[in-house]
Amino acid sequence: MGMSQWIVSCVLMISRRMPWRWKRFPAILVLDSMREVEVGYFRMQNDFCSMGEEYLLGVEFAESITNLDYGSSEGLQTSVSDSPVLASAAVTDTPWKADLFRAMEVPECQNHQLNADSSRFGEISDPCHKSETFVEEEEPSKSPTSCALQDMGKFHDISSCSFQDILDENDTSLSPSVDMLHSPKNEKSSEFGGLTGQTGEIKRFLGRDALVTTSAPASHTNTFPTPKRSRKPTQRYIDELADPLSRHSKKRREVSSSKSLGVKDHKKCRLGPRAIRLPAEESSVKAIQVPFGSLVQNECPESCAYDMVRSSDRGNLMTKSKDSRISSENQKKKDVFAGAIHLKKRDDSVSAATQKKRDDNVAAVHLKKREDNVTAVHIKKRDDNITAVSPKKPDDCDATVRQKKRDDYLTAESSEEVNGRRKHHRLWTIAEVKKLIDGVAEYGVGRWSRIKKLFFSASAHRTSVDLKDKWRNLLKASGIQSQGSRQGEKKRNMAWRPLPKSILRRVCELATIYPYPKGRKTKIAHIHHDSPDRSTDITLGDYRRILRSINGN
DNA sequence: CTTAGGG
DNA sequence: CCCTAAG
Repeated sequence: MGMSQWIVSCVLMISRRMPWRWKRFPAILVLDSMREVEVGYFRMQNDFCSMGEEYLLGVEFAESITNLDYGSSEGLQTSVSDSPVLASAAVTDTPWKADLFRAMEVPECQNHQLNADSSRFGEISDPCHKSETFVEEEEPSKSPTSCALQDMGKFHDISSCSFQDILDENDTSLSPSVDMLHSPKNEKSSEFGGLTGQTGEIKRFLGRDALVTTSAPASHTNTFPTPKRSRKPTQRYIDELADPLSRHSKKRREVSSSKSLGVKDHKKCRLGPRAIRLPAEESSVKAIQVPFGSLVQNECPESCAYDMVRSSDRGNLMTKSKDSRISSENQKKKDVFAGAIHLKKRDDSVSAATQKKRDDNVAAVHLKKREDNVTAVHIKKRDDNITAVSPKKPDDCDATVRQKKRDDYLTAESSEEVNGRRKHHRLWTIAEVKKLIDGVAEYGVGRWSRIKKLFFSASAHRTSVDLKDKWRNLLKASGIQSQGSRQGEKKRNMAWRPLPKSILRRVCELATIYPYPKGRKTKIAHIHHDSPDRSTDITLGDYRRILRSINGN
């Protein structure tokens, strides 16, 4: 409770007192703060399901912050005042808040380091009024703040500086609040399994600062396990933060428009490595592992061994979908980074089986046409924010709510994609197999495009090549293929036992009628004349179907 | 573009 | 499933 309000107050204060700082105030920090706001707010709720509107309000706030032009502090204030949550925060009178506002009334003060810092960014360095309250901080070598600064020297991320600014302003009066902020954050960090690097990093700053500056232990501080400090972000993550593009831009999978939309020159659309500084908020969003506890797994035999990979896939999917809603330019930029994060996360997911991992990497590097279908799907940005920002450990109802909401915006295809498929792999349903068999019965083998058009028009995926491949697999599965060593084939057949007998049988029948590789044209006429002999081999229904196909053609 | 076949 | 060669 204190945390969200504290953040809000900080934002307010920044916007009022240091509007210029938004220029160099990394968006990542803003969004992270927003996430904290949300997280803090979540904790206030007893029933996670009942948050409904307020939940959205929080997100809207985050959105408005995100959309905020960095130079504008006005929009921020507007959004702040518009949000009931925040308004309540402003009205509620709590001791810590009093401290906060007292701190805000103190004339702005910065030490020399920060001044140098701001001038380094070519900004207008605001006049440094020194308050007697902060005189002691003048001494750089001894002041706790400078200690913290030195400590953070290894983080070149400017967010550290900016955040430090906030802390500087409040650090005496805000210490208790910082402590409050500190502990829950640690909790959250462990929940995220250390994957939320960005948050963790800032968290570290807070924790460090709190440790250094907090001389007067507040009573409630003891209720939280302070020693449980958040995990140090990996060097790799830090590197990626410093240069998110150079490392992964080449690996990144390009996102182009859907193949079904008629874009066929996707290979020419490959984006070169772009040296564009990405909006940092994207990183914070994408760095979060998105849990989906209650997703229905229709026909996904793959077990939880790949849950990590899949969930990261989902995250990527969602962010991409969200991006598709923004301007294409932005989309490209952000997608670059999405790919980067995606790759990183996958690399970190040690639990994935090696084979699958390899597939994923390969898939991520290549441009897959089919995947582009997903990109065309539009999702409400708000939904994405909710999903990506919401804390881990979603209750079942929480996930259900989100799933429901997303279903409103996802097409059947992509929702199926989310839960049933790994990467560009869509499992063949029994119904599809039946349709395929019917199609083959109708048109024979080889006319896959026609079969696709007539039997699979509903499903945009399943190209004619897919049909052919599936038929080939069916033949293999039904053991018709013969020719090879029977023993080996039999053994291999055991792998895909789940195929229904009826389907297997029909495949066998059709295979005898239409030998896959070639040469069935003559057979058809042949069958027609020799049907009495053949009828012993095939069922009546098959025979009728064959006749029908013949007549139809 | 479609088909066939290999990976 | 993906890619590519061939018609």
